[in-house]
Amino acid sequence: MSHTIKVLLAEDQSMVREALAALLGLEDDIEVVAQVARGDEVLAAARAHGVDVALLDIEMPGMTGIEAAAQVHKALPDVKLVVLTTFGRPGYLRTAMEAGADAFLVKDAPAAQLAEAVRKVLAGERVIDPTLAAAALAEGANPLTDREREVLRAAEDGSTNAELAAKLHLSQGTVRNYLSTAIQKLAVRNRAEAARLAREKGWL
Amino acid sequence: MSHTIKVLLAEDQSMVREALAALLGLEDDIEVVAQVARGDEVLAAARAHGVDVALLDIEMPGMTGIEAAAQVHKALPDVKLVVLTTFGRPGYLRTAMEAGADAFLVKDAPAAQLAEAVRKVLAGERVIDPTLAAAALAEGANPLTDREREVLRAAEDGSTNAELAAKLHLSQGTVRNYLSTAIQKLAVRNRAEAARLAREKGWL
DNA sequence: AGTGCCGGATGACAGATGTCATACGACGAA
DNA sequence: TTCGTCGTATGACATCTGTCATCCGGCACT
Repeated sequence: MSHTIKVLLAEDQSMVREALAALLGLEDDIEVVAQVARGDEVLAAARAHGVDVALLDIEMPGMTGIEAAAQVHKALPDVKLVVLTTFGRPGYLRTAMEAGADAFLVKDAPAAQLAEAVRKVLAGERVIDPTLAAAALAEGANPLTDREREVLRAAEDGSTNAELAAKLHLSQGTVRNYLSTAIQKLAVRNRAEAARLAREKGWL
Repeated sequence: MSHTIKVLLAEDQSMVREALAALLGLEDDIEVVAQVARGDEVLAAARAHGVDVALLDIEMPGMTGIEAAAQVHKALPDVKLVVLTTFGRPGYLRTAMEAGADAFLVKDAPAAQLAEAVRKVLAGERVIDPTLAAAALAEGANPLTDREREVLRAAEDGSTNAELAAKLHLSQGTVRNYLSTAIQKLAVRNRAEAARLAREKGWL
């Protein structure tokens, strides 16, 4: 090994973040040179520390790990990207790969896979759970249009049609139409089920 | 120190669990002697390994960390209990304390607090984030009756009144009444908002 | 014995939600 | 150029949801 691998760790829960750092710290060839708790701090930190690999949680304040991955991929194309998440939503996998991620790990995989993934992506390999990859392919693409997604996302918290219309600068009827088509496309019976299902599939 | 502190770690996401184990492993006086990924395995493991402290995540399959804490507290009253969770829901804090927990930590607290909490509970202290404690007291008790809670919980996924009625062996009208009173008690405008709010406060 | 709350139920009503047909302009593919 | 799709909108209609008044039996507290 010519030099240690410099890793950036992005995860909002400090206990988990520092625990992962401790875990990676046990590896001789890996060094965690930077830690951030927000998605919108990833790019600057990656640049400042000249990291080799960025390890990104998806759920973060400021910006999701996937958005951060896209930023880094564009600005620093040599930095390898590992996306780490709680949920194996196939939809997440798809968008993460489109954002330029080199690896996609779920947090309930064994911890040993983490260091292994770091080494593999640096060697130019891609690391994806085969089960998840199959699920992502089987599931097919997001059937919702941009607007349908937007409206459904806004409706998740229980807002009424009137509120949604105001928030999105649409007429109430249009809001109802979008929700109605979304409900039909997802083959469910109301907006709450539609939101649940779409969220679960990573389509929101 | 007469002997090392024997710790049981219960957390379903293996990567996080093993990372926390690595973190605690860095402490000279602490030894992680058992790890489980399910709430319903906690008691047996605690008994088998004669642990001093059990570190329990709340969200786990099989049984929540709080339910597991209650079990252990009853069966092995000398075992100290640390409840660890993603969300600082004051409602969780309340029920955790009622279940006999000695410490309540949120995962976005600094990692150093974890080892510190383990030592403190063993010394007979209780460890609670003061901000959370204040919030729990300010918030007051759960205003919902048992049935209202049950119906609201069942309604979360978008089930219709008819489905809820069938599932809970009630009439449709009764379901509507419970949801209606819950909505009023929580001062919101529909079941979705009610579910969101109650969930957030740890009242479900 | 009376008061009040909880679980359970009914019926009536207003308002919100979901469906459907229909329309128009913009745009991209054939 | 024509066809299909998307975004946007309206109106009519059926159904679902939320509110309210009212009722009953059980139970706890005074």
